[in-house]
Amino acid sequence: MDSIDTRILHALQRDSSRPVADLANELGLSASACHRRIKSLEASGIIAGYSARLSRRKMGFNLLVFVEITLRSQERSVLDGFEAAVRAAPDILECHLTSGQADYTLRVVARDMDDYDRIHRDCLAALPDVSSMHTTFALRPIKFWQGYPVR
Amino acid sequence: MDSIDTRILHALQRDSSRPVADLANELGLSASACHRRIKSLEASGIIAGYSARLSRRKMGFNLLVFVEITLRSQERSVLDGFEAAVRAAPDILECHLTSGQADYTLRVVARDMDDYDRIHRDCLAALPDVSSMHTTFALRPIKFWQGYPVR
DNA sequence: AGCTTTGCGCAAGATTGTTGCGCTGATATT
DNA sequence: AATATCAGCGCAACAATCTTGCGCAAAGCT
Repeated sequence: MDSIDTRILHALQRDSSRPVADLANELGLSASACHRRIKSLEASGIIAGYSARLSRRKMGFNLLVFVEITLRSQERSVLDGFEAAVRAAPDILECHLTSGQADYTLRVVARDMDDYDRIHRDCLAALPDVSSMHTTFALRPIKFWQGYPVR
Repeated sequence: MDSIDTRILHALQRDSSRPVADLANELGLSASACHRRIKSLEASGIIAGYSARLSRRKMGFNLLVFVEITLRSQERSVLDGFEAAVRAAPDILECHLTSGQADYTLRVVARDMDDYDRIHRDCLAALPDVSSMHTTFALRPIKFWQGYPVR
């Protein structure tokens, strides 16, 4: 992991669709050398995969919501049951066990308030052993996810 | 945007590196038809781009932190100044203006507690007009981001 | 029915990814 | 100091994939 690898990671996080030769010559490297470095980063697992980034707005998801959930108990079986339900719910995009007041922090998107109401009723309120729920709406994106820092 | 487009989006969010021909024949389509659909989704902006997904752990970022920040005032100039500072800070991965107690919610990663201490001092505490800060650590990932739902 | 539009598959050609080979420079070994 | 070993590079050929023009067929419209 030298400074060239770093620059490769930086570039590929931003745009993985451009030809290796392009990237290579931006780095003052031959295409084959660059290609082999990329393959090696993939093999090591640092590059976990490649994805298409979709536009949330163009997809019609106008609402981004963070939901904090506290459970009724901390028994292992309760946590396991809750987590399994979360993983099975397609409307829950992301979930972390967290420190602080709440137990879990979730990320959810919805088309509009009606849609969020549906998700709230059918998905969130259906999760097992929830004691309390705290909802935060994202009003405006200030800075979008653009990958991890790679100095 | 029919059901074929939907399945294309679903597949490309998971893995955008496989040959179009593969995907095409999974969908019972010719490679050229599939290719043209993809290009059209790109042109419409629904597909915003392609990225490499990096492994947070393999990158050495053992800490994932959510930070809620409240500002001293709601004057336009204060908000603007704060937001500009956030955008300029490489350690802040994501930031949203949010409803609720706090004004902003940030996402940050760090290598370890020492590193987080550095970020806290040099980056977060250096943001202008912060009145209060509330930190939440992610203890364990329950569900990872895997793209938007595309029924 | 006739016309237009849309989306398809086929196939050729252009682009990009992939790999064997030999070279060089750095480091280790005697 | 001389030699051996190794990692990483560029070149060039080859393979895989992308891209596009063309003709066809089904669906919508007048």
